[in-house]
Amino acid sequence: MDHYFFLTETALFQGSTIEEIQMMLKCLRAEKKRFAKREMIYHAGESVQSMGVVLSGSVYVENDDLWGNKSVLDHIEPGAVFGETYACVAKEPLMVSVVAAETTEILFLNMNRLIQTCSNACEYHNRLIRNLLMIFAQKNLNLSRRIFHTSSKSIRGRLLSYLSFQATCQGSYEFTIPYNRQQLADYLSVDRSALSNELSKMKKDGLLEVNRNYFHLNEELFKSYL
Amino acid sequence: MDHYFFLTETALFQGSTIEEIQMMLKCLRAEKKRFAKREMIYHAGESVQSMGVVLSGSVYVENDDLWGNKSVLDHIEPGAVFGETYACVAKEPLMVSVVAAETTEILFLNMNRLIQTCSNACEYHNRLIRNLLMIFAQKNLNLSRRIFHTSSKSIRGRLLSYLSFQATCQGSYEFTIPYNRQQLADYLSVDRSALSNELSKMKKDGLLEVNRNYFHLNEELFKSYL
DNA sequence: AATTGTATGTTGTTATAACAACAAAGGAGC
DNA sequence: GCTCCTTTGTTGTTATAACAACATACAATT
Repeated sequence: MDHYFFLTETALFQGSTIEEIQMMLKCLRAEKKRFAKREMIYHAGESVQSMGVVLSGSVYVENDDLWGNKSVLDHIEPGAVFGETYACVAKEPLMVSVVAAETTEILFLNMNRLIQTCSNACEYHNRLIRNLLMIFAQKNLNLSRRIFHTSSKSIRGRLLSYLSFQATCQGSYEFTIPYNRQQLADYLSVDRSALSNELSKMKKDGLLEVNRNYFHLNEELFKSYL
Repeated sequence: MDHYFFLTETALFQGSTIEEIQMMLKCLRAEKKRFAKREMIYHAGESVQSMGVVLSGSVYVENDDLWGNKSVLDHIEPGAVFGETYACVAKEPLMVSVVAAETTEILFLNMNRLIQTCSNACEYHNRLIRNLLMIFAQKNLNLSRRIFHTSSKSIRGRLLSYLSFQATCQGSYEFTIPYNRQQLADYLSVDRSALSNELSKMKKDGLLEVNRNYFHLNEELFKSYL
């Protein structure tokens, strides 16, 4: 395991030294596993006791809905975690599946071990829990934000909400978004072609310029929508 | 402050004795405040450092959207908390407002004090943080679930998703839900009258019986939708 | 440069949700 | 019982999103 340095830079382990992390992982009896592309890591419906830390590669969190449609809910990159919620509420069956997007190494941490301060009362443990708390808060915020952006009933409303947030967030009316059309459509829960269409209309109305994932909002007009 | 016993039964303080809670509150320099009905507790746009515990009364978490529509996102009852996410990510301005639904007493806990293990290294503190972690996990799950139930593009799809979850959850095809029509419509992000209408159609199709917030699903037909 | 595949934009049709306005039912208080 | 108020259901109209099918643009590979 030569991932210790890498881990010092993750949200979960930040603030700990390599030595501390080594101790913690031993104490938590962390397990590393490797997955091939498309391999299922967690199946919707099962329940889990461990959270995963992506060491290399990446995974999709996806929702295989009742009618066979798949939609990607999240893409977890190295250093980030998944399954933390379900590992905390262990009785709860997963609503989503986790699949390796490519060849991927995952570090599994048992949540029970993580949550209860260990018998040897290692101090680092508490930092870990506090870090986890911040990760939860951040995920929470992201979920709330998505609900917020999808609460308007029109596609334009959703776009206005999402795009003005991006502008605020990135501190400029010119920015790129981390989604392609299909992903943006999924995020906003709308049809892709309808989304493209609405963007065209907004262009015609002079609200914005678009090229692929690059956007340039018309400050004046956007503000008039407040 | 005669709320100590009450607090032993809350998700946040459970597992602690009255004496421990007294010590913690002192250590955290908790502050109690009283609000009149309709009084604003947190304003959308501001940022906060404290989370609130509802001691008595109750509060609404609401979303005053850009066009003046209000919609209730959550109703927090005694023992439950609000603002924990924003208090953790202190730089983040609130997307929502919190308003007293009636005469309400709130206990405010400063998140910084809560998160850093205090200098006198009180043991109870760690339990508090672990409890908070579970609260976060639960909120997370609720948010995910709502996203899940609103991901279908038809009203019927959303209802099927929500109602089958309720049935599973309550362990019966007969159950009541904690929302009236308007609240359910808000939760599913659809128009109330359209929702009523769709429920009628589902009745005609023999999918269910409804009366106000009481539902009886037709097991056979519901399953065929899987 | 040619080829294949994927992403995006466009259009027309259809389904359906929003909206508005009203009717009916339920509940609280007198 | 009656009045007032809130909640729920109904209907018809309109707006709009989904859908399907195709065209175009872009990217990667050979």
